[in-house]
Amino acid sequence: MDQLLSKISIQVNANTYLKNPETSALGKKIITGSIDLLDEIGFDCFTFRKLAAKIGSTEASLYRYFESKHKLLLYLTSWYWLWLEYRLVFGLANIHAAPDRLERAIKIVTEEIKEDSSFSHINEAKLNRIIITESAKTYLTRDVDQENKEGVFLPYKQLVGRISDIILEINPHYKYPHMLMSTVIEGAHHQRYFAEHLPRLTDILPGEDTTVKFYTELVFKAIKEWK
Amino acid sequence: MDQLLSKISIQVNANTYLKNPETSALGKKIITGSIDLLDEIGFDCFTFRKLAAKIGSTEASLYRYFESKHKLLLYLTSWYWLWLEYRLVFGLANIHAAPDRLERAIKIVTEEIKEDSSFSHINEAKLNRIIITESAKTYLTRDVDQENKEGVFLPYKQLVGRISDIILEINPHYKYPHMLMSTVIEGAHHQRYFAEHLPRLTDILPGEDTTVKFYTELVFKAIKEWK
DNA sequence: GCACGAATGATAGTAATACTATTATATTTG
DNA sequence: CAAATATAATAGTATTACTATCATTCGTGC
Repeated sequence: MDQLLSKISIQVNANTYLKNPETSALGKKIITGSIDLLDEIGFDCFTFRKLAAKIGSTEASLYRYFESKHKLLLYLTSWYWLWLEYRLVFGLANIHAAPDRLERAIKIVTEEIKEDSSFSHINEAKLNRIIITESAKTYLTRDVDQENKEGVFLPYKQLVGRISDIILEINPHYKYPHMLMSTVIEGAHHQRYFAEHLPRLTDILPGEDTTVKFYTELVFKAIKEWK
Repeated sequence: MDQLLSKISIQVNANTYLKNPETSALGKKIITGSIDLLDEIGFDCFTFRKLAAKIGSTEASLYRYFESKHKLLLYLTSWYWLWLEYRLVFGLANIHAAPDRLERAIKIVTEEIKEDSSFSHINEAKLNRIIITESAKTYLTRDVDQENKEGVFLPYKQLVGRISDIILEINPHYKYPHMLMSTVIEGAHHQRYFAEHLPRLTDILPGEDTTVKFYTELVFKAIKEWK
């Protein structure tokens, strides 16, 4: 990506952190270190003690940035959704035909992220894998409602909203654009996870990106007007 | 349901438990008690200590039935999938037209369970709510592959397989029946959760069952042949 | 070059969790 | 009624998820 882009930073909702990790060297080490560690051992085995050891800091220091490992995961997922939205807006710039826009949008939210962009200190390929496995754990908790009030899920809702709008451009009578898009986004995560661990729940073929193809077809068929 | 049905019991994979909870009074109390407690406080806050207190037993006794709270959740979700499959087979008996069968199948796996059947000591309405919020946590762990080898996810795969077969009856050329059905089943859970906690991710309306309608439409449109 | 405040490190401590172990007491079964 | 088995009572351990305190280092303004 462009040099300019390394000057642009994603501003995550301040309710996810105590001290913005973007503002210090330690903060950035926490973020890159946590992405590495989460990718290695998963959220359930992840502890601040292990992270501190990995980045050569201490538990107490990490707690000055994030209230809990749950809030850190919230930060990372928020960052991810904002990053995706950014890629979406960029990827749709100057594309005018709505079906074209929709097709590109679906690709962006369902494809596997393989390349680490030079966009930031964050490794998006690793983060993508973390999101696939762990993102649902951000909202499947007792605190959803409270955290939702604090706005931490806005980036996700906004992304869904943005693509829903394209759907309504194509078919203003379609009644379930949000359901459809949240089904697609969550579904794409599940399918990639299943392909790796529970393949009998998918039909993913080696080679071409079956997930993108499947969900693209699914959406276009779903929103087509009949009769 | 019929009187006969209380004589039929669902046999869950023995790899989920140390001692079959169906075989004793305490075992049954563990199951009913854990369903109540999980429904009240959620899996993350759930502990064997709290469950023991609730049912008037001790931690050590519970550990003789289940290795961990994770295994207990596995037991409950396995039971649930087997119960759904049973309802499916029953619900499709004597229905011959494949589209009819498919429509009923989708309803069975996506509808909200509101009534506790007299089928067993298990409250299916509560269990359904638990499944919606917690079932993904059974496989989003580091141990999936090992547990998968032990066959604990077979009931889920079988259910998906069974409905996929109906899809292939209707359209033998449809390439993604498993993806479609796992997307539908997981999606229906998410949509019900979103409706309650993150409504901007859905389009669920009060009254009619939007979830069943949405996924029924989605499937029939997806598998329809074109040209 | 030094004083100041802020950030970080080092260390310790707590309550809760997820178990395991041991022994005592019921309960079932042969 | 004895033996075997299941359960209860109690205690203990390692780890987790934090909180608290104090020392040290660092950058900045003067």
